[in-house]
Amino acid sequence: MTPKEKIVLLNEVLGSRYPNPKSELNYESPFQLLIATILAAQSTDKQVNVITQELFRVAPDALTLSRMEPDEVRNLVRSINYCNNKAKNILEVSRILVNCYEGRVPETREGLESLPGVGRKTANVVLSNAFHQAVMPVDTHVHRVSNRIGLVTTEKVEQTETELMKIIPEAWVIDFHHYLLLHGRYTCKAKKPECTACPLSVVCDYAQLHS
DNA sequence: AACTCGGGGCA
DNA sequence: TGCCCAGAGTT
Repeated sequence: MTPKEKIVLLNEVLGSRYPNPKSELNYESPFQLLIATILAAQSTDKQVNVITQELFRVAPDALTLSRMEPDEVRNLVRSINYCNNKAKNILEVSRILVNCYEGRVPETREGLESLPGVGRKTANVVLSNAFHQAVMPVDTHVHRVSNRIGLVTTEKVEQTETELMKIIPEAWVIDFHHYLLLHGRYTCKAKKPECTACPLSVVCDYAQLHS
């Protein structure tokens, strides 16, 4: 089975397994998506959801956030991983948006990755979800799952991104990001993958070796 | 490429 | 207790 044929199969199987592929991150604007994604790094989605709900109630836009006191921001995000760095980063990001981008989120990779706390993965999340650009966010889950089921064969995350873009139709990249992410989080786990409960095991070489 | 950051939650 | 976790930045 070729990678492109696997994509079609995954779209059916994972689509029914994860029927609501939209991000569980709570956002109503590119700004809120950007901030929520910065906060999400190396943290659980539950932590982020709790925090963003209160954070965006207090500061729904860049201008409001930029005018908050550092201690106030720190207090709002104190229960998340790397809270001190992230509090500093999102406050600085909001000030940059206000001062350099008229309060808007930049729509280019260079603009996004120049923001503190924004790397390639976060930039790709914003570019694909908010600005509908055909880029694939690749995190550890997407990277691991893609390798195990044979969509790609590379140790390098950035190469996984380019290889996935070759075989995933542009209109599917956002859904597939969530399919592969959720599958890696709940089933195709790093430590104890549940291959016996995995609907992809029949086409997965990794599952044949680990079940 | 290797290392640091960082703390709550859960087995 | 131990071990991770929707990565990013620095050396």
